[in-house]
Amino acid sequence: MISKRQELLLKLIVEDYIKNARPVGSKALCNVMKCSSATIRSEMNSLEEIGLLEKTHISSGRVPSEKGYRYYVDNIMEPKKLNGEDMLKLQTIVDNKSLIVNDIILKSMEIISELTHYTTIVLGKQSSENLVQKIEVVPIDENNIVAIVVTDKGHVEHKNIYIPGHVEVVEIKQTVDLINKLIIGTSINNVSEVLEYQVKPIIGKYVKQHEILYNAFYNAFSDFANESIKVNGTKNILMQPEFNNADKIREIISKFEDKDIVESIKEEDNGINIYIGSENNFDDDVTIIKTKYIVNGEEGTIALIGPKRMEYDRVVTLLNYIKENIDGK
Amino acid sequence: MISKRQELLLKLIVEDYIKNARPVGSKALCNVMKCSSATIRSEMNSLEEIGLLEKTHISSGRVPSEKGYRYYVDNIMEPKKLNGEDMLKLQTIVDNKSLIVNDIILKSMEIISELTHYTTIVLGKQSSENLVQKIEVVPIDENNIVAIVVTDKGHVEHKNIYIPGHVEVVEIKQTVDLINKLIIGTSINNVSEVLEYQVKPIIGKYVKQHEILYNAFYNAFSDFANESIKVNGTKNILMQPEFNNADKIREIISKFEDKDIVESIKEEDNGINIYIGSENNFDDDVTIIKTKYIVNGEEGTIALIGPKRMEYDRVVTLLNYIKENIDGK
DNA sequence: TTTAGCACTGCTCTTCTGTAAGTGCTGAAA
DNA sequence: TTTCAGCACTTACAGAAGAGCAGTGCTAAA
Repeated sequence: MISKRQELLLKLIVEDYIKNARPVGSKALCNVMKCSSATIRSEMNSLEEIGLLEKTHISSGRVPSEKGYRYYVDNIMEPKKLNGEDMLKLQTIVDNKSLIVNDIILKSMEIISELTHYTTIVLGKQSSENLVQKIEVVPIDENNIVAIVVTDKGHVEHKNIYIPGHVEVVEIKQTVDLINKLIIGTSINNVSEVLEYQVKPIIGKYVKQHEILYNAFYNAFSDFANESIKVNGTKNILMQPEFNNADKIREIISKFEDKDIVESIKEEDNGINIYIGSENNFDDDVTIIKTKYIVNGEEGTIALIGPKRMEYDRVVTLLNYIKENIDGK
Repeated sequence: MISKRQELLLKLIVEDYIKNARPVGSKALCNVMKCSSATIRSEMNSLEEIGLLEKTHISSGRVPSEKGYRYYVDNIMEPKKLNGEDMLKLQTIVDNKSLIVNDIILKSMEIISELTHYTTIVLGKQSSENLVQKIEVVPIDENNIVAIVVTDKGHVEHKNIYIPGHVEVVEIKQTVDLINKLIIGTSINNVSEVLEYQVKPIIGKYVKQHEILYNAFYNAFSDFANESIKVNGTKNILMQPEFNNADKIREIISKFEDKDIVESIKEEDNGINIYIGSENNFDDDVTIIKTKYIVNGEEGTIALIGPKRMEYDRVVTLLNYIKENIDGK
């Protein structure tokens, strides 16, 4: 348990360091703390012993440790009101009727990246609850048709289907009608099952060149993974003074370019969660704040990546704002 | 005009520097040049006077100048045969029947980025020659429908349309039928014109709630820019030793994140063109090799960005291979 | 025209030095 | 018991000085 004064000291150090990125010395805090630098030094010492503060070298000022940030986030930080400018920029996106929710999320996170100078990530994944609403087919030429699948939530997928050999347009139409009849209402990842166990057994009755057509459609519809990754403002986090060396920057860039690593940022929990340094699996030198969303048949994660020295209160408020505004839709 | 021996010297220096990224000294070339280092030094001096070589400081070895690379590329470099491994990896992509050409281009450039450790870019733009083949509409709920446009080349675009107030499904269907009748065969960037001058005047006759519907469709179809940008392997170029400082890396990353700058890489010429250092507008420290392609109603640029110290012959061969394989499709 | 030999130059790495910022400790005052 | 002025001490950082190295230009002889 730490004293009120120690808590104040920790708060001041964390906030000073977040702002200036330089170890905080005892003298700088005399005025606010209303005591001499020696007293502050001795308090700093206590906080260091508990593990909330660190030194960069034996005679340096203090820097919050991971545990220090954690304590700050859990016990000291106060919810911040959204500032006017942030609010304004986000509201124009959030209230835009002609954007689908999905685009609202993407755009908002773009804006947040600009506002905060951190990196933002949106991981989207079509939910397994999405149901097929309709399949449309448009012939392009002799051997190619475009198949389009629309789900009940308004997602659209399309695939080019290559059909070897000559097939009558009527045949294609019959196939599509048949598929449509059997497949509407199927969840998106059961499509290939329905094709195999319901369409395949009877397609021979209605369609002459059923083998070619069945195979073509089966291939086209067999994968609807449709995972999306959007990373905004990679450069932002690299501009931070803690990433002031070429190799560290390269390391981070490489991680952002690795799909698997970025995908692993996915959050399973519904709250707004903060992972400081080694608490996240991405990089020990960053903090990730993220939350899961489920919206309109799409389930995903919005995340924000910055230095551990992050404006925690502001970021949490911003993410909260987005979350509140999309969860209702 | 430079002598045969000078040309050989330049060739050796360029190729050595491309390989090792270190200024080339006179001693290192004695064996191949079959003369003493003093002779080589005097020849180097001549080449420096013409501006084909440079020193990094007064007593350093020589480095090719931009003009030196240019001379190498124009007069010395010989076409390289595709090596077995490169060939193999590309062929599996290029020959894959079930990929549409567009995906072949994207995939190939991804592979090339990995093979060469440079950065590749694909800029695509739907050609103005693309004609509307069909418009489909799928209702989602009371106030939302999905409109899908398919072009004669098999491109698919879709938009969510928000319809304020209550509108009968029949009305929507009539509108779509009307639009379909008038719009098929229109080039993609004339769609809004056709809507305004042909659909608008007569829609009132057939559709009751024509104002709401017309506006909704007009908004949805007014922009089909559909430009695509794909950047592969940003990290690759940053790993090169010439980009060994944080600020230079940040500069390059920022450029890659700026859509306008990346778009300006677009190439108008049909050949495979090489822009060394200040010859390109992207960054004086890189070389860009690029070419325009027109394929299947899409027109675009494939580009490769690396250090000026680039394996020119290999890259040209690789791009050539891609170009030859997509141009026929 | 070529080349051995030599003086010279600038880069790089290490060592050293002074300065600034900040600490811990001590003993006295409150 | 807490606070604090004063002091010795530590480290980072920047600049200067020196040694070693790689490579050059020039000269005079072959």
